[in-house]
Amino acid sequence: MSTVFKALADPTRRKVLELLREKPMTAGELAEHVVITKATLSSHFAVLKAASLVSTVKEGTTITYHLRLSVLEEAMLDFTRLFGWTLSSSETSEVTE
Amino acid sequence: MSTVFKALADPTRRKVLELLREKPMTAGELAEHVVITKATLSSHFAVLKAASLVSTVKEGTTITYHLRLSVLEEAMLDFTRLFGWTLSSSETSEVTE
DNA sequence: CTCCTATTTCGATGTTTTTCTAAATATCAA
DNA sequence: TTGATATTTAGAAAAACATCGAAATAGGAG
Repeated sequence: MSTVFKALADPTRRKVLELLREKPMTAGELAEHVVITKATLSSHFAVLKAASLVSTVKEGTTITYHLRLSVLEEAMLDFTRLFGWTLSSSETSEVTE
Repeated sequence: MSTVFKALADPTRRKVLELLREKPMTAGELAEHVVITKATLSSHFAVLKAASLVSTVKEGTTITYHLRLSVLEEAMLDFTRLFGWTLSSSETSEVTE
């Protein structure tokens, strides 16, 4: 849980997660949306990966990042429960993966 | 939002918030529940205060910490909304403050 | 094989965080 | 005022983080 919150503590990383919410994207595509070097972004990816918030798929020369929505949701669920809150997904339909 | 998540990234700080959820407590009382020095705990308080997650009330020689539930809830609300989730409070009754 | 593109790793540097002990501050009681 | 208690601040050292430019790795094209 600490690793998830630590990952969420950085604006760039939150932005990456938001972008990935729309669709999986390559490191290069993601880089076009932020104002830091690719090297720096790459280390942010490592933090997100350490928190299991994203997964990667290598396709030839590119690496595509996928959001692990369930991991994020689980962490939020666990935490919000501690405070007597209820978290519900509006769009629960893709169990296809 | 970053300050809130940063505050939540530490287990000791999350524990403090959970304890305060039950009732306001003094620094000394909180210290009885964790295994670090009071000085260290005090700096954790500073982080929580910087995130506006707690407020303090001085009563003579003691300082009582109060959870600012609304601030925490607001941050969670803002964040979870980004992912299409809905957060609802089961116990919403204290608007007294 | 050589070159180009995509991405990560390396090495350096500066900042922030965590934690401790010791000292300072403030309040209350005698 | 002196002493005891509650809490924070100061100062220091170690670890973690953020960031960059440059170099390394790996695939595909020619």
